Amino acid sequence: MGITLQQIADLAGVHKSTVDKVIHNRPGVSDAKRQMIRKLLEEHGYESNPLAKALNYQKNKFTAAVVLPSVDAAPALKVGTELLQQDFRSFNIEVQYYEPGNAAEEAECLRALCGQNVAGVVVNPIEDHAVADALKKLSDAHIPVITVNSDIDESARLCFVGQDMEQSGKTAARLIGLLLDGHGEVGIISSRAMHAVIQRRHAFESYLPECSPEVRIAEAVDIQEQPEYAYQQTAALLERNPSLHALFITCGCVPDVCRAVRDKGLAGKLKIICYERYPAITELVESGEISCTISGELEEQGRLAMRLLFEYMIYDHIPEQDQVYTKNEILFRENI
Amino acid sequence: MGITLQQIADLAGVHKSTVDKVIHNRPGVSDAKRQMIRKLLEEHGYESNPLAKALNYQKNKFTAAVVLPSVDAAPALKVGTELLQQDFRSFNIEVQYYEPGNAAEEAECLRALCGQNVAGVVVNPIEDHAVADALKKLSDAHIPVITVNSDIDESARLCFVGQDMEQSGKTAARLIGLLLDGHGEVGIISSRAMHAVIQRRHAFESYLPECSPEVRIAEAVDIQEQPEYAYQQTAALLERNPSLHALFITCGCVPDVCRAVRDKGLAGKLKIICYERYPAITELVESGEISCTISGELEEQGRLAMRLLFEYMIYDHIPEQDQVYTKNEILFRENI
DNA sequence: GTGAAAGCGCTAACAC
DNA sequence: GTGTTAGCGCTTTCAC
Repeated sequence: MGITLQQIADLAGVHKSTVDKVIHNRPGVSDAKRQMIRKLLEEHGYESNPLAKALNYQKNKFTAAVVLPSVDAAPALKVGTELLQQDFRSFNIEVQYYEPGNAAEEAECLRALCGQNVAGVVVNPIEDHAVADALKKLSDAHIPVITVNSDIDESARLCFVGQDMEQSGKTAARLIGLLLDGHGEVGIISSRAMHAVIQRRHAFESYLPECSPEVRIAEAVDIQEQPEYAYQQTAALLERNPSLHALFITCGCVPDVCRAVRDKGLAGKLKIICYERYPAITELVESGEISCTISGELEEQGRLAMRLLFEYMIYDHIPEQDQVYTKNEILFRENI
Repeated sequence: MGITLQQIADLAGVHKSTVDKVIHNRPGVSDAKRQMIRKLLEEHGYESNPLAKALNYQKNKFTAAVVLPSVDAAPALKVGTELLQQDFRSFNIEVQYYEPGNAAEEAECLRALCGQNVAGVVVNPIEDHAVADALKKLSDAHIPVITVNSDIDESARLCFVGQDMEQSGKTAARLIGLLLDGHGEVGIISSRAMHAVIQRRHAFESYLPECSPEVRIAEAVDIQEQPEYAYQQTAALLERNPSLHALFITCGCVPDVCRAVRDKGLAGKLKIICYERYPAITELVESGEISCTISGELEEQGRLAMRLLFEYMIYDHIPEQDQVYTKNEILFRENI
């Protein structure tokens, strides 16, 4: 164990409460003593004992906020954060959950947190200017922020936890090659709504020729993350390209795309690769309509993000990396 | 927060130290009071506050032992346990690591732990009678044991953390089917040394016909987990079966098997699937000699095992499941 | 057999 | 400005 507050006080010849004030930058200490105590703390590498601190904080509270807009990823992310809370339950940190419905609500929610006495925030930010602004406000208020699943503005957060899009696109290319035994035509279902999806698609397109030179991209359509539109665009794509062997879905609306495939009588014949592991997707993998899905480990993302925040809150531990990637897990029906 | 020891004492009209004695089954309390206090504790669902307890234990110690025999899996398992220790570092539990070289040493090591004042053990047990005996001794001494990576005797441990062998075998069958585009001949490199490996192979063999009926198993050889023997057996297998398309390695000695393949001029031509993710295997996947490996997430296993033990030591929390499985992760060079 | 008291390291309210 | 005091919940020692 390191040096204690009491020991520092003894060395300085003052009372421990004086040292406490210095540590917390509270008034009520002469400048001379303050200087001297600061030096001692520095020299001896004083670190507060989180146990003692937490024991104390049991009457007061220590709260964190988790902001997860209601998109597909929200439930899994939430589960992850809850799992980690278990490990730190002794420190009885209260965690407030918020589930804004859209970008405006999310920005509003984040702005509101500036006022409340919150010790830190985990947020899955929607890519929007208002949200970015609100994040900047939080960091101005010295409230630490961890972004999860999607990122927004590097300066306004402590760390980002998410998927490596480059890797996720390449992995898809490898799998398409395998599923088609190295040759055939693939259609891409994509969307331009999110930066991450664009990155992923780009990685796929640039790696495919290297990985499977005889697989040809027939066509790519943009579904704008709209369920009905996704259905129509997929149906149209299938009509225009009757010789397609596979579909690569880079974005959401997977069930709608699959419905279109089914309605064209191609379920199980067309190989489909998609992302994530929402319950609806799991079902489609198990039924064989989707060959395989690449999961970004959302639970793990939630867990890591929550951990980084707690580490900061409890131990003043600043994340070593600016961004942390989770694995790209390949799931077939056999190992889903 | 739940009810405190002091509150129970007040209710019982006794001093808190008396309650403490009852809780820890120490002598020095009349039977009448003991009964009464026990009832109160029960009724109010008293749970000790781990924070206060730990704060106290800072001068004394609280130690756990991790016993990882020096097999390939050891380093990754160790890393996992260390990661989890980070999360619980506040409770400053001392963890002693032991690395026995063989079954006899492991048994000896476990027996020795019975005497030392150890609060719990995480162990990767070698399948051996002496080890099983030693584990039974530990559980007789009321020392909780978590087995990790391989299991041994259900009665003598709190929980087992490891891979789902059924799933790992089936996943391999699926991948072989994909790699061979549904038809061809596969050779099996296996070993009868471990129960788990046999299970895995069996799952593969019984699922393959269902999954890829046109893939034929040409031959299976037993390499007895001996590097040199593995090389020879593989070479012989390749000579006897010149038409082989793939190799399925169910066990260890992967680098030696690959060396034999390389020496026959088949590196990269023969598709190879194996297990785990040791550095040597990672290299072979990256170089393209191994098509893909199925990882049992050894780090995660170590982490989970350590967590289950700490949960028990700190919170008296008994694992809900008798065995916990980690994922079977599919790794190609793109996502390794 | 029972209770009183001190102490783990830190925080907060209140005297001086 | 500075020090005193009490208290978070539990363990341990020692006196009665």
